[in-house]
Amino acid sequence: MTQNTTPSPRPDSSGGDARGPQYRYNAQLADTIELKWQAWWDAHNTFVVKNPGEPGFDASRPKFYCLDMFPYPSGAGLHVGHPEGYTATDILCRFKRMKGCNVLHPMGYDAFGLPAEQYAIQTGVHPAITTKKSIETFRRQLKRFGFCYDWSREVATIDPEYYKWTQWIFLKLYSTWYDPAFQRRDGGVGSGRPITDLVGELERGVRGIGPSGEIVALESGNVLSGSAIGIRRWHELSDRERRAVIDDQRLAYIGEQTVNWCPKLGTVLANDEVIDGKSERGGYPVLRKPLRQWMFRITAYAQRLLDDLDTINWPSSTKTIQAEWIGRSEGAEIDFGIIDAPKGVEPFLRVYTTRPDTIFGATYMVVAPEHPLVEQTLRHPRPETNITALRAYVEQARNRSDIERQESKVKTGVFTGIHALNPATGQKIPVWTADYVLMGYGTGAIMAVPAHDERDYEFAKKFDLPIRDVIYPRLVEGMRYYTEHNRDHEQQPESWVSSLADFLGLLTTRNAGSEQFAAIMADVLRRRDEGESADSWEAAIDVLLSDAAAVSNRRGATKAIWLEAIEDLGLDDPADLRHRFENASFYAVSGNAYTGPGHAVNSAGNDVSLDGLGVDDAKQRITQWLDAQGIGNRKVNFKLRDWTFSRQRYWGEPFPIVFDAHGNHYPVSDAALPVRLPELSDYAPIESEDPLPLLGKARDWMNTTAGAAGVSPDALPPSTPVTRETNTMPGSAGSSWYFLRYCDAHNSDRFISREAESYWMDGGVDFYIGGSEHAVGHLLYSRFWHKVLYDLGEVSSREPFAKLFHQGLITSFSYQRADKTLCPNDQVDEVSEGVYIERATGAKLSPVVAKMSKSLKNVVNPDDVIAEFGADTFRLYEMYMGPLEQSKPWNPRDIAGCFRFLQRAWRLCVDEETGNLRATETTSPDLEKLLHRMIHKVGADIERLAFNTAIATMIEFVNAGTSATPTLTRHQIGRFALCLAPFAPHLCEELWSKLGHATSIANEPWPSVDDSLLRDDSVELPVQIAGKVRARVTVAANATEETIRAAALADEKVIAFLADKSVQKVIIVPGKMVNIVAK
RNA sequence: GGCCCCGUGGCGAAACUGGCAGACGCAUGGGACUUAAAAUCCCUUGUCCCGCAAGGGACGUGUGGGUUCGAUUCCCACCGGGGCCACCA
Repeated sequence: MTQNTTPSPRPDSSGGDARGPQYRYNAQLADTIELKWQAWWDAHNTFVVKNPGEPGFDASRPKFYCLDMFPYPSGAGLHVGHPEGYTATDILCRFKRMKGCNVLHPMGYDAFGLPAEQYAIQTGVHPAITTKKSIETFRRQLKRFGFCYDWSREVATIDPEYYKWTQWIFLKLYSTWYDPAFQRRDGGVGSGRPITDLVGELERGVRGIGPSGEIVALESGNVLSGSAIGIRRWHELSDRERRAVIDDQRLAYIGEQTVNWCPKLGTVLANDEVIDGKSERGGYPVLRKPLRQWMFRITAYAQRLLDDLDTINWPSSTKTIQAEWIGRSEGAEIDFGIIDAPKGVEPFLRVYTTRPDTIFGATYMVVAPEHPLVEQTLRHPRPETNITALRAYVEQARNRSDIERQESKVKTGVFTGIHALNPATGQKIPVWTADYVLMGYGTGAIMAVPAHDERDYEFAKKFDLPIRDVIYPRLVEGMRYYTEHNRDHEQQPESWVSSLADFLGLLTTRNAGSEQFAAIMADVLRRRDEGESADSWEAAIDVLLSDAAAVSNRRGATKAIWLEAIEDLGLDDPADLRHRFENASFYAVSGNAYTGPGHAVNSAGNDVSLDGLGVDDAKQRITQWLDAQGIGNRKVNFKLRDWTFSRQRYWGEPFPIVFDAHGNHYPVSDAALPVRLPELSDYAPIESEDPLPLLGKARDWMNTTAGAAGVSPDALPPSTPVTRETNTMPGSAGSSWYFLRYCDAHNSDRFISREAESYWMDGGVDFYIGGSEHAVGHLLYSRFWHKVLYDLGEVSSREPFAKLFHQGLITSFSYQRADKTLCPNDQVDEVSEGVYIERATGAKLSPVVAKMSKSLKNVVNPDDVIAEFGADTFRLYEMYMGPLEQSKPWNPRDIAGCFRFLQRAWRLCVDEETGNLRATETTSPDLEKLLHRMIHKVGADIERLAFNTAIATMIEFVNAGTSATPTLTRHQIGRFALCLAPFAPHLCEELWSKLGHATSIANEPWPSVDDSLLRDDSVELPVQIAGKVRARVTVAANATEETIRAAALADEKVIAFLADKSVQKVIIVPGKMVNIVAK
């Protein structure tokens, strides 16, 4: 064990002690037993599971597909976090096998990726070599834990026989388009379809191409009228145009998009690989850069990825994270006319907004610096354009990294010199550019409504743009909004405001005071009706809020309280006052944008008026109007962006794509897969401002012919010179489908056979466990690929993972100095019980929980723990630490407790001197009863993944068995071993064989439980008097309420307690308790 | 800043649907065995108070309120810790 990982010296109960009886359960014995059974399992293929159609497959059993997130094999080997999830699934799988399931429990390695490449660069050893070595280490360690994986199904993403199919799936996506109107086989609308279908439909004239390249459906009799409104047909297009149309529809496409570019790593990164503007690996700065990259059209699946979250059993937090990442919002797209548009620019500017109801408040517009309008304006400036400033701003915005953007959220921007027309007000409004508007979302342009959007408000204040209020909240709405936002305020209270403060006091104390309230309300309403200025209203509200602390415990209930207070008045006509009160409105403007609910004001134009409508109604009305004018429509938008799939590095899957001299791309035919990763001796990244894929260094590989690359001769003549795609796929490629490959790991004809798929993947993976850090990466990408494969009929389930679970992080102890910095554990001394000092300074330190890290020297190496206690103890400890989903600190002191438990369990069953079984002929009924209860509870606890309490139950049983005479019979030892076997499989195999069995305990059925032994004949019920337990009565388990009542009231202590009281009520919960209410 | 999760002994925790708070383990103190130590086994241990003792009482699940016969559990607010997102119009 690593030194000083514990708050105190190592326990003396170390398993390494070889003294004592010859057959005592110690580290040596554990080691012997464990290695023996691991070899036995391997030799007997104990955990190899058959596929449908194979000899020995039992179709009558239900299937259980249990999946661990496969590890990324690093040079450091397993850390203690890996076996936590792996042990949990191992227990579950062993249990399910005993319960009669066909269990698929596979393991593999996610071995392509940046860390391996960087490690190789550091060490100068080729990543293929270091990765293979890491895999061997991982495999050896995993086997040493005795996990019941079916090793015959092991896969590694770097194996050409594996990535052949990764490339094949890529080509599937490449040759698929999304038809949003297609009826799916699951009844939904919208589906991925083979791109050949699209070509066929275009050729037949069922579809045409719209003005901006979009695919449109043409009714058969309507073809001519279609062409009349700018729709072109397939036969009208040149080959080049046809190719462009088709390439535009592919789910895998080359897109010119703003991507995350990391110069230091020399590659682009996906959105989930960028954390706080820095690369997830290495923490290097990431820039936004428009680049031509392979992209996946995951956005086509956004709605389905969102909707189907409802159909899967995942942690709700993970579902929420995915839903927020997908980021659906409803709003409208609106075209604003551009006045005197520059050449080459459409005469309108399209914006997206979720608040079309505020259009009358749109006093200016903003476009992203990357917006085409800006570029055109620089080329053809208007008189008011300040070219120098505009150009400088665009330059600066481009070079600003994400971190810089995030660090200073101060609004910046420049007027473009362009003006647009607000279609609702008919007013001329300026168009600005600013980097708070993002090109990647919506249309890259907004209508700015400073009165009702915080960002627009900030911008308008800074650049002195007009602010127009168009939403007033009703008094109640406003109160709630302001209370919740707890605004700052500066105004001095007006004279009459003190009456409102009184009102506040009234609300707080809730003492009637109806006359006072009525007077206040009348005063308030009079002032409103007499047209008091907005300022006085506002100030009143602000004062109210300044006393918000007094009503802090009523926050959120504000409206209810106000209304209740009105009801309490007992006025002649409270309904009228209440009505007036609710419908009073006030101005919101006070150093802030008002984004809460309310109704439209100042919103009447020549053609349309929204005045008086609530926000929702106003949205509907204005959208209808815009639609009728032909300048707007309802629109749903998503935050989700298409998935950047190219990486400019070496250690990844090559794309099965080549380019001809014109830059057209062609797929490598299936028969020519895999496209093997070429050997490279120099794979250091090229640090640059522009992407330079490393595979470009493999000249002979890159430059080839269509025939040699395996492009279909129908697409290109074999002798055509082509260059291969030199980007590689990201790490998430191989992990997006590995769970499918396990089902049929050695199939060379298909990525998975249909039989294996429909059996194992029926309803998806039954149980999937892994860390929550993959919530928006792997777990979203896998769902996307799976849905595409589903649409194409390649898989039968809509979702890959039916049930998902996240294990908690295993942390460690570290030591904190007075200044809150952490002191590495190897520089800490424990001078007395619980007192720690830093060796160098002698300063006191306090123990704290911290993440395991090399620098803190608090990393625990699983190999050391196994050497000291054995794998069974290790497994047991990690499961006993606490709830699986919780993060919990590793405390070596506690391991001894689990070790001692196994030792006692062993001693209970085996004579430590002779090694023989020490079963008794008879046993006590109590022990038998306890055994049944244990079996029942352990089974139930495994099902609900409460391994810690299952273990506690077994400890209780062993403790009871140890102190009982006679102890356990052979039959009881057998059933106890069966129960413990999922947790400590090696020890239990040994017990099982000592009982005379020649077969593995792993294939035995789970012991049965006699339900009658789970119930007691009589129960002891606590008797509470006024909520405190004062006595206990013992009654028959099936006693009626009357019997229980009589027994409770007859109890001596109860009588004594009730001596000077009278019984008001007796509450009886049969089997639970009695509560006597007395005065 | 927004959203989500979590706060129970000296420590890890248990209490599954609102019904005996602290199972089980660690650590602690005491004892048995031993020449001694280790290992092992037994007992003790939420806090405070009364009692020589047996025993008894009060308080107690981050804080303050609420609902209920009854709250670790449900509701509201606050405090503390962790996670995710963060100019998405």
